[in-house]
Amino acid sequence: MQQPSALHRTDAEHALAGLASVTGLSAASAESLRRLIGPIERYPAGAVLSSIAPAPRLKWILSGWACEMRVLPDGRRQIFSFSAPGDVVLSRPVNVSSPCSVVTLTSVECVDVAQTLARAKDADRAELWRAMSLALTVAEERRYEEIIRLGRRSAVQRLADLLIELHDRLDRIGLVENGSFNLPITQEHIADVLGLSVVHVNRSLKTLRLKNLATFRFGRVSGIDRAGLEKSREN
Amino acid sequence: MQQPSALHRTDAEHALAGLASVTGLSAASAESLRRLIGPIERYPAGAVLSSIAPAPRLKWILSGWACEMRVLPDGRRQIFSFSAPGDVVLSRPVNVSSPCSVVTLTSVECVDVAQTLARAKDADRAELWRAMSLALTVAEERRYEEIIRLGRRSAVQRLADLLIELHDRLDRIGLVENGSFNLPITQEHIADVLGLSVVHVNRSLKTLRLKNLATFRFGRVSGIDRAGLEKSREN
DNA sequence: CGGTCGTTTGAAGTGGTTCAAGCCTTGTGG
DNA sequence: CCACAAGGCTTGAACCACTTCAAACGACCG
Repeated sequence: MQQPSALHRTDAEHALAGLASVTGLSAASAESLRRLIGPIERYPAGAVLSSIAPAPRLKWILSGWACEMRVLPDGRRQIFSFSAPGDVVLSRPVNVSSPCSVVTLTSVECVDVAQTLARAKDADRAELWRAMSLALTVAEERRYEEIIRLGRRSAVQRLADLLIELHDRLDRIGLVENGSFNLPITQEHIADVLGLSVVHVNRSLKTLRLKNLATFRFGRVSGIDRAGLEKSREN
Repeated sequence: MQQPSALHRTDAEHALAGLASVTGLSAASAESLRRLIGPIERYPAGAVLSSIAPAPRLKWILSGWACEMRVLPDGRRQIFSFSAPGDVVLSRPVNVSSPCSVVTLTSVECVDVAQTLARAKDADRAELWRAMSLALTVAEERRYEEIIRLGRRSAVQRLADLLIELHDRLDRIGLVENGSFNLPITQEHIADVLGLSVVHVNRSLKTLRLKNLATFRFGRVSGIDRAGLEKSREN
């Protein structure tokens, strides 16, 4: 039986693999990071990761999913990105002018980067800090792809693009099996990230399903045909 | 008669005012920066600001306009942002995987930030470097607004939002006079930043013009009704 | 076993695209 | 100084992608 306060071993391994593959972290540094992990912050689904300090804080996600989003005056939402294990997110103090909030989609385990690295040996600290910053930069550069997605692609193309992105990210951290992976979100979340209505997301998913390119159902994507998706992303 | 190699005095003043107002640069630091400016890099309209070094370089724009953009495989463009005097842009080495290139829209005068600050006194350098980095961060955070624009707003709302953004940015650097400012771009550029067709941009501009909210013609925006634009941005 | 939330489908409406043509403005050369 | 070309702006008409509204169905949860 798992102890409630112990981190599930495999969770941290996925996160470590992801950070290492994105940032080129050396095996030695990854190993020291694994031993440094803690204290683990746990959030339930639907929680806001907000920095209590006036300055933003970096958080490294060990398990679970989160998203960056903003609620508009009229109650609609725009989701900016999804964050998975191994990703670094910028948790900001809550205030009106904040560009976005980080909200958990499932229960989430993460660590505060500054706090964790503070206990590292000097030799490790610089390298680990570099890796964490780079991971954040990589996530930020995905925003260019997202703007192209919203500005220049049709509904089916946006969906194909999103599924490819998520597939590749999760594949890198070993969370894809046989072209299937868990994606614990609803069609409404997909609508909010792609700037579409839920109804149309549903219809576009059906299109992909009928073409045997991918199936999304009940929080799981299966039957991914990556090459086929790439084709229908472009036209 | 103006010497070809001399910087037009007022240009640098606008850029300095912009940097100071965005980053809270002290008057003393702004003054030292003004004396440090140089050597000035000049680009004709349509040039690509690419870093020769393998690493990206920060450039500080003194005069002229540029944009961050990417050309898609099918030849269409997505423009990510417009950059005006006082803005800091990240000039990247040209290669396939680069998220975007910086392209000039007019002739542009700028300086390399690292090169310019290298000649600063130690006391100034840290403060000036902080300001330049902050200016870049502010520009990057505008991307959240842009995603909302593309994901959740109609054509007229996008246009209103864009005009408000540009008005406020140019107002801060003293380039707005009587609700008018120069915007040396074509309707096609507007289409490419808003993810619309040129034809529809034209019709939406007409809508704003008929409502007396703003007029864009031949590279100049006039008759801005900021409050009115803000209303039509939201519904 | 009923309630709630998510998914699916249909039908009607609308906002934006595309294609095509004409016009206006600016720059160039005779 | 005028003629002409080229690029940008403007408008109309037809088409299509996506939205909205409405209703039914399915899965999961107490």
